[in-house]
Amino acid sequence: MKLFRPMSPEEIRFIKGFKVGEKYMRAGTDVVEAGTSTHHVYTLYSGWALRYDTLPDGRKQILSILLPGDMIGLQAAMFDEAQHSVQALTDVTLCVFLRDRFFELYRRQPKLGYDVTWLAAHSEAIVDANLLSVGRRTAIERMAYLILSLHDRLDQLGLVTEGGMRFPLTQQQIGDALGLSIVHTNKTLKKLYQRQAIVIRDRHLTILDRPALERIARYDENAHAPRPLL
Amino acid sequence: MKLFRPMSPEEIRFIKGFKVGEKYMRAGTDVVEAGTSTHHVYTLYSGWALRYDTLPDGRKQILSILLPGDMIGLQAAMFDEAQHSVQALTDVTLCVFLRDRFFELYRRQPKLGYDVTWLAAHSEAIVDANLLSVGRRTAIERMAYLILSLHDRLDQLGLVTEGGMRFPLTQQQIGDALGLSIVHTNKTLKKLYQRQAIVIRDRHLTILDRPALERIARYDENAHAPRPLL
DNA sequence: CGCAGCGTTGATATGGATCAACAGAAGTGG
DNA sequence: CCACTTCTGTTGATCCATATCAACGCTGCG
Repeated sequence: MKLFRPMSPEEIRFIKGFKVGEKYMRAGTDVVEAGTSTHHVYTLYSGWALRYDTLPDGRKQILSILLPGDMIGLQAAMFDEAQHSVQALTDVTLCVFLRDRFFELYRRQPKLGYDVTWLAAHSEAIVDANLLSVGRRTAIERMAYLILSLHDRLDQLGLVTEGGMRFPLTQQQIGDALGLSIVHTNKTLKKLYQRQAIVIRDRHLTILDRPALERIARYDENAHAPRPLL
Repeated sequence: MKLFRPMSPEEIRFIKGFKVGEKYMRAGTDVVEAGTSTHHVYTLYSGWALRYDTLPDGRKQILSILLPGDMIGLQAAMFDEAQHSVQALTDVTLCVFLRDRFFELYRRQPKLGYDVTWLAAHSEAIVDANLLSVGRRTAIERMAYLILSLHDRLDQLGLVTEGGMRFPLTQQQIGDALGLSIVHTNKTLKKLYQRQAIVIRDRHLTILDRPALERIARYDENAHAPRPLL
């Protein structure tokens, strides 16, 4: 399956000119902070990031997990003020674009503007799926779904190897993504170990029994269209 | 706050040419069906619609509630296949656009392409908020949040009057939006009646005690104020 | 008249939260 | 080097928010 749509040399040249630099950030640092505005829009070049929001009393919900190729800060760019935060989960490399020049992209390279809309729609589809999970799946179903969906996204990026996939999430973060307490997250994970469905060791996860996971999660593996590269 | 950005006569002319018609649909009918593809993209001109997804065993989650001005079918247009369904909640009027001509809009009227991205980002922000609610708020908090957010969206559209706002959702649908059972939805609503926070009569809802609702929901616009330096 | 959809309510069951404690690993400062 | 803290994971006990079950009433409608 093709991952990125092919681009014309002109488009590639335009993107190169549009990009103002790269930024390297350490795990745990904030890329975008809710309630603030920024002059930059980013593309996640390598590493993982977390999009999350919190209630005033500190309850936290991870909205989606960002992987290489995902955009960061589009909402902040569109609405002047970020409504949620983005945090580097691992060390991270970002491609940096200037927000002020963002509209230029639509004017000069309409296809790329279209691609941005595609990415926004794709990002929403992921949140949609998470909402279905958190709203209607049980804890173990959510867990299985999370693992499968991450696995398949990473697989499309060529980031799944023999030894499985990188899995840098703490159990606290898994809980915050699934709307569960940390204790219950731990106990739910344990069930998946005991069923020999997965192994986590050394911040790496291997799926041992994919059919079992799919059954648990009610996972419909649906084809994903090739994404634009930005 | 201005609701719509001003458009040039040329843009308006373009949109009129781009639009291929209007469509009226009765409450309860499907506008978009998950797993199918369509040649149309819509704008909701009047009425309410529900975006929802289901698990194979029938559990249902409403992803967002669509109000006048919202787009319908953007994901379906971008990915060839709709990943969720959209149903008319009330009788509905749609503006119909041709999917095949969608890209033309980016080429000929980049500002409008930009606007589509804006709408997509806006739509995602709403789902984000719902996910935070369903993942981390209690039943009564979710209910209060739902009411406040709908109220404020309708207010911006000028659809809130003396008598409050139209409220065509059944309790089943409220439950499906909040990730609750119908019984618990009923009992939670009752609590809001008893606290004299709201009244629902005749498919219309009036907010009696907004501060109470805001307190319950942690509907706090300052949630993301700059935090103390440590 | 009977039926279907919607709302209501009490009784009971349970999934997951909360509380409490502990263990290992990794850093940190003396 | 050790003492100490912090972060992460683990586990058992108990509690509670919400699900499920089971009725019943109302309304509109064919």
